[in-house]
Amino acid sequence: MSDTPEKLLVVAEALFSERGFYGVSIAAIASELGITKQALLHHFKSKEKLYGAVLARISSDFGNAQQQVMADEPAPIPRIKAFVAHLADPSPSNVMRTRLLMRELLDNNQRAKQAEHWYLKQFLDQFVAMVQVVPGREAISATDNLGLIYQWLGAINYFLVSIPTLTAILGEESFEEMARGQGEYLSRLVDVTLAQAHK
Amino acid sequence: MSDTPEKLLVVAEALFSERGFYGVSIAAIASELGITKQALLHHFKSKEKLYGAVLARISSDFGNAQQQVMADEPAPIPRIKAFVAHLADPSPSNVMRTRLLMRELLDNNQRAKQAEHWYLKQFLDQFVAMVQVVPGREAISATDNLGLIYQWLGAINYFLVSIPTLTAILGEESFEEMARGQGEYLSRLVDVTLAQAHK
DNA sequence: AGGCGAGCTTACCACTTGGTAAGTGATTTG
DNA sequence: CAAATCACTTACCAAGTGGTAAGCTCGCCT
Repeated sequence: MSDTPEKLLVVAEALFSERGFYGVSIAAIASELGITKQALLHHFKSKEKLYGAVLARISSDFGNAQQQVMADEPAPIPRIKAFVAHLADPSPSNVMRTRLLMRELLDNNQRAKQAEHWYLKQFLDQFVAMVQVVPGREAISATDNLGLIYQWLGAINYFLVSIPTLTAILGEESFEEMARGQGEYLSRLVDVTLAQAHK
Repeated sequence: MSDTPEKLLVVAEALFSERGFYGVSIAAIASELGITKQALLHHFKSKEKLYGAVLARISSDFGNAQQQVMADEPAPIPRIKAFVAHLADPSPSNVMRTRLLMRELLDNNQRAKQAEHWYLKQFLDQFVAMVQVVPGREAISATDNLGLIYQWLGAINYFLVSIPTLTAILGEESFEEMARGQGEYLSRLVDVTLAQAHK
């Protein structure tokens, strides 16, 4: 047995995240590990398959994190806040994934992508379920709750993806200041939007 | 004189928005207009130059819209709300541009991009200025105000970019319902975040 | 009339792309 | 011990990439 496929997934994730699907060649991914392009094609039959495997891995990790939070935090609102904090974690690895998923969102726009088995459908469904059990929100439609979630996801993901740009604009110190503020903002955003919607 | 360059910009904007810089060949752009790749290269000396021209056009349009709103709406808060509404316009052309700018944000992450003459720096600066004249906000740091703006931009841009995906998930009618709600949410988000921050 | 530049075209180029075919050496399996 | 399987390699390929060079045709200006 070999751990090459796993290594390939790690490298591919980083490169796809950085330059996008079309911006990276399979040769570039393989050479990062010092192997040939054909070795890569041995493990993943095509570039698309490799990309799919990367997405599947992310999707599965997401599912695990979601279950974790469900188990650790029984109360609806703290649970949501914990999950939001997890999603908003500005660690390099999370930023990288967010970037990749944002690219996926952009690319997957009119392609034939049957919504049923789309990688992140499950994630969204479960997120909606988490919101729907908040006291006072049971009666609110799934669509409405999804709208709320989209506001959070927008604020979170857009910020994470903008980190390099913001650092360039603001400089290191000012950016750190803004990042600290962003965490508070986010927490308040959740409170406020949940509160205002069921009053 | 010919209007080919203008047409090229229009077509290039649409294609870059759809598939990204690396996802579109200059030949594909040219053939959309029924001309050869070399005709394109006659007007724009390289693919990068063409892409730059597309960004410059968008940036200039943004500047105009911003000035328009400054002139039309003298009161700080209505002005901001008008501008936010403009940015959040879900018309196909605005969605397309948002998509392109989101890609630009993703691609331009660690490239040498001196923040000074970055295409959207001016846009952000002016936006911050619009917020800073709100009564009770004069004393708040530019960095903090930028954080606020980023929340709005996140909610707006992420939603616009997700429209095709959401339509696929929800179906046409449910999506329309969510889109209506999203406009209200956004307006309230501006109110609430402005209010909570200066209390 | 002649020159000139704008707005193209065809021809070509070196290079990269994703992918196939066929093999090689080591390890596992019947 | 032979056969198969795994994890690769070298060799190759057709198609496409961005870009250069050179030429052609037209309207415009002197």
